[in-house]
Amino acid sequence: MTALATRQISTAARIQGTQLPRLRPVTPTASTTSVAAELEQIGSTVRYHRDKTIVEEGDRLIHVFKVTEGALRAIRLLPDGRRCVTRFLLPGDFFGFSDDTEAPHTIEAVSDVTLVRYTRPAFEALLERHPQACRHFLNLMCHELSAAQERLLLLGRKSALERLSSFLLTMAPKGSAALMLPMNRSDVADYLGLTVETVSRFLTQLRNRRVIDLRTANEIVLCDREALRSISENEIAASHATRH
Amino acid sequence: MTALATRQISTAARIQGTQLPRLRPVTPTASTTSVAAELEQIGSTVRYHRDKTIVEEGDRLIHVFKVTEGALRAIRLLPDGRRCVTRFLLPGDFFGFSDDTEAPHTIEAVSDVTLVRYTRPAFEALLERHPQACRHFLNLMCHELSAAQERLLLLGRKSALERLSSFLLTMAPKGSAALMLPMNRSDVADYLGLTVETVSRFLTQLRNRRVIDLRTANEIVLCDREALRSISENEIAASHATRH
DNA sequence: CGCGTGCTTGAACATTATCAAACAGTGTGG
DNA sequence: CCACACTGTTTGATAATGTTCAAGCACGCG
Repeated sequence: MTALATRQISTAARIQGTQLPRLRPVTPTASTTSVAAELEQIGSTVRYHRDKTIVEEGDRLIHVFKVTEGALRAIRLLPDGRRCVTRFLLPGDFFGFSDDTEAPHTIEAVSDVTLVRYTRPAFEALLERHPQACRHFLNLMCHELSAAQERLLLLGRKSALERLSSFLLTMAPKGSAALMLPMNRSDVADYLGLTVETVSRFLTQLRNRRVIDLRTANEIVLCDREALRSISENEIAASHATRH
Repeated sequence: MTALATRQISTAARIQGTQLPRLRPVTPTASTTSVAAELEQIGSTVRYHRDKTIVEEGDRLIHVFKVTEGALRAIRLLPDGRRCVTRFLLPGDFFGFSDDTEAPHTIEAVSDVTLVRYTRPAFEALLERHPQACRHFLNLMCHELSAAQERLLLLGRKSALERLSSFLLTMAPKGSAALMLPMNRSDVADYLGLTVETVSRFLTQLRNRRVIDLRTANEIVLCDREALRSISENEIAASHATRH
């Protein structure tokens, strides 16, 4: 099992937008590069503008995409219009891959984006031909599932302030303190199961507590990362609870 | 893409607890049965009693399991003790498979359970040897991810009543009106991001509205499935909203 | 029969949503 | 270059939803 990438490594790889899929080193390196080369060959680069809908919920899934530049949102709607941002897609992320033939959510461009597009038959054929590629995507899916489950905890049991703190931490590339959010408050709210007003209120609260700084609405500086982490799991209350 | 199982089919397969993985018909049937036979060979049957912890969060993942009988819960905790039931595991479901080497959540037996246990090296080797098996689990993970994302919508945007209605519908095997919940109110509450009191209150509300009947606390009859479905998405309000 | 556990019910309270208004930043046209 | 409008964000007052705390109930078991 040591061959499997750890969560940290995978996340880092995604954020840096690596071109090569991280395959298990068990198989010879030559074959992994051949997969990458083949992926490149069957894919075509496409560009979309901000707010463009790339896939509509219920659409027949024709393509698999990989994000190269920009950010997208996967959204689901209830009949009365309530909206949920299932996930944000950043460089390195794939979408359009599913066991179903119909798109489970709408995909929209948050900013101008460039994607690599693969036709599903070609993509499927690649998986068929290269077991390591299949294994790689299996790992990707595991990682994705893990992220979704983390968010179940967030949505099910965290307060607004905790959700926001967690969100800022996961969005901030490790190391750098500054953070440019590509999405607006409405997207953040629907991602965290809150309203825009609540998001705004608690952001200003964090600012007043000197934990973050808002240079512009979307440019956030994490002044005290450790405080954020502590707030994101309500550690003050937890320490009281464990004292007896 | 027609070769991929639809969501409906996969769910049905899981509920019936099929032994054979559903593989893409693209590969010869002979080889699929050989995979199933091999899975059987490397697995050993184990039994646990109600409330037994099978995997602890943070443990090194040594085994992959498949549920044969009974129900389990996957739970995650916050430092102050708040609990979230990430998912319930029913016959046919797998767990213990991850891209990480450490368990992302604790797994506990909701009822007495029987599992098939595979060592991870053996399981990995099988994936290595049989590309179709890998492809099959990739589909499984897709399906799982899809279910998790459905729950993100539920936790992020649905009211208590809607959550409960959705829950009852997904727990009820299609066709049969009666439903025996293996888990208690506390598990349901942590699964739906509510408190036991709220779960109880809205169950009685549904009973008073003659939508369900509570024979015992855990034996629920869905009297009006259509009403439940409508309540689960707040269709009354939605129809008003679309009128203008 | 009495105890224990889990479920239900009630009343007060907390958190977040809703509604409404002010504000800031950006682009447009005079 | 400034006034204006437009959109997205912030702030405030009020209301709704679900939680918390507390008590009563029901079922199973010694």
